[in-house]
Amino acid sequence: MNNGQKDVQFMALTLEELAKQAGVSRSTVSRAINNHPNVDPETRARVLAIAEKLNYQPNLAARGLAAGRTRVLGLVIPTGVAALFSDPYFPILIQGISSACNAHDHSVMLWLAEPEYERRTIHQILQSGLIDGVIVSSMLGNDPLIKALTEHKKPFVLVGRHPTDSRVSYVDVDNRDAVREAVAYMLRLGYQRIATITGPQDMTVGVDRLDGYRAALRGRGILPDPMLIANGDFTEQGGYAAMQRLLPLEPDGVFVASDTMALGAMRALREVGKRIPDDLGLIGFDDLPLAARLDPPLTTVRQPVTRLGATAVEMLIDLIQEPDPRPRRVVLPTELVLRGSCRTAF
Amino acid sequence: MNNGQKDVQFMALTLEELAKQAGVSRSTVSRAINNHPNVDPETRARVLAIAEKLNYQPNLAARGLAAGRTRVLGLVIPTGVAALFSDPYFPILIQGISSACNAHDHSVMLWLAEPEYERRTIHQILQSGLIDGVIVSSMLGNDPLIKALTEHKKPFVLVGRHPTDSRVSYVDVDNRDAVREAVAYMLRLGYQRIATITGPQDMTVGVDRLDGYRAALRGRGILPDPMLIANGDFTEQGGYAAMQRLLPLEPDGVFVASDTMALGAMRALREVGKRIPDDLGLIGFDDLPLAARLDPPLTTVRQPVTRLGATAVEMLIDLIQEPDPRPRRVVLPTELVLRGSCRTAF
DNA sequence: CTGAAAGCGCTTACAG
DNA sequence: CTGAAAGCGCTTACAG
Repeated sequence: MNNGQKDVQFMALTLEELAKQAGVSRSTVSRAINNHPNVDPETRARVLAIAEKLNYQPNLAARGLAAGRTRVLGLVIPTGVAALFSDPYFPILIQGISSACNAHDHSVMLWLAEPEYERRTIHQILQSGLIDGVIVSSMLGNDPLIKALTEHKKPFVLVGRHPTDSRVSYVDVDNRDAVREAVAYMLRLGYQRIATITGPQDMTVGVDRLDGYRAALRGRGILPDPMLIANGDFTEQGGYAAMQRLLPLEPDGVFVASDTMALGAMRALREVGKRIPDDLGLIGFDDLPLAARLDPPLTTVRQPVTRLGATAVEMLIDLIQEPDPRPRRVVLPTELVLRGSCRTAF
Repeated sequence: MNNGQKDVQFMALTLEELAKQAGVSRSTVSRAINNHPNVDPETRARVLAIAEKLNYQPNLAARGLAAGRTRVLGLVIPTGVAALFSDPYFPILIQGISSACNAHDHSVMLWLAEPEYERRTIHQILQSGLIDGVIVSSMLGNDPLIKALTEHKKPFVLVGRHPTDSRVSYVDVDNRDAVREAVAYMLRLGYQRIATITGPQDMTVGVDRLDGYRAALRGRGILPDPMLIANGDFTEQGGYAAMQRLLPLEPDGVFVASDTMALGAMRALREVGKRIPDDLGLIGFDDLPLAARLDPPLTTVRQPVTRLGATAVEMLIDLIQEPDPRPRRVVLPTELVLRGSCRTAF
């Protein structure tokens, strides 16, 4: 029996208790709190005031059980993505998602999933009764998770479009077009022999950016040379290694599919004494905070990572609320940020 | 009425159903699944077999409500930590925690918390009924969260020791001693004028590493020169700026309190044409994957980040199970990794 | 607009 | 060792 004032303040306050204090039934309190229309405005105001005063927090487990809704969103990131630990893209995305969740009074549950999700893991995610929907980042090709999600009828949205299934909702940027423009810009500048360091080709985003590169060349009547396409994996090392492979082929410019890989490419160039942009022009993708601080500052395609995350959250919450959800697709704009890694005069 | 085989497979299977299939009561199934001692081994085996076959997943919301235990752990990282977006330390830690949670059949809920948690947020974390305990990373001085956690009697463990309260459980490395050894090593090598770039001094880890630096100097009878102490914030930019401030003072060596800051310091040195280790010796802290790839490879203090995360999870699960938990403190070993950023002959 | 009651899927004394 | 029953804290038809 510890009823000291101090403790009472932090006691788990139930709806029951709150109802008693407000002199109404549990039902009414529940409706007031959940913004149900059929509540007398005065009653609602009184209930909310008391709830505020007593610092009432609904028990989400109970809510989840009763209503089938917890206001918790799952976030799945496959650890198979090598860049998870080295590319600031992920922390920024996670931060965008987390912050949007807070703003919408939701929480986020994190799944750093093994590349081949075991059956058990998927079911855990979906049947735990703990999450209302899920955001999936960094799709690897044909992910079994997507199939399971669909079969379970769990609302979900992808960050990055799905390669084949047009019924899945996603938020993305137009990677292909953004890259096409970036490479077209290099061509206009006068670069003649432009190579590329790609993202992983088992990721949609990797394929799309490579497509954009090819499209730009073709747009100028240039046949893309397979030799000038070096595969990377979105890591700094990957960019470094790819640049080393490219060096003997003497490109005069390189489009690198991520800033983090561009960092590696610059390291490789520095080692052999090549100067940017004099000996070789470089364009990256992302516009991470570090891009502006590189030497020279990196010309790059800016994508709104935080907004991608926030948009995913908002779409997902919509999907959860919408009784008959149809797939939604949102494409956010990119911007080519001109800095010092491309030579403007030839 | 959709009872096609396919769908049934993914139907949310309840205890009730499972009990029926196994020909026992709900109680028995529950006990079997939760490893309760008083169950006939044969019965248990049968129940588990059926559960496995039907791919039964307990509804965690229901479990949380009934038992007060959800097997969900909260992970709180203050976004006030500037380095969150640039230091791979965090992704690695998160990965360690997530992976250990999976191994122990737990989930992790992520809170990227604003530096001054609003009262409401704290209560949300604690009264949601959704998490059994919390892991707090990167303590900033005297965090109100800790007080709330204690008052709510929620089990929690810190990654990084608490500066003052000896009753809180934590897992940490001995930062002070690790740094003392690193700097002592530089002194033994013959370095005469060793500066340091510190972590934020409102974080315990920042203070501890600076203490270690001072202790090493004093151990050699050298009075630490305040001018040679440049404050950093665990970001690359911070390290860069701090190095620039240090340059005019002409140190011959610098202990940098994180690899990420060392990266920035190296950038500053490169810009002014200083060579490592010939003009200046450098030691970092963390041994991030990139440390070995720097030019020159960075001599640094290795800390087991993944293990820190895993240990935190295990400690927390213990604390949750233990009825009368006493504070636990675990200190993991570090290792000075000798590479090329210190000159060995003078 | 409001309340009494059933129910969400579990766990856990309690009785046997 | 097992089962019937109460209960965790909510929501939501249903009746008024």
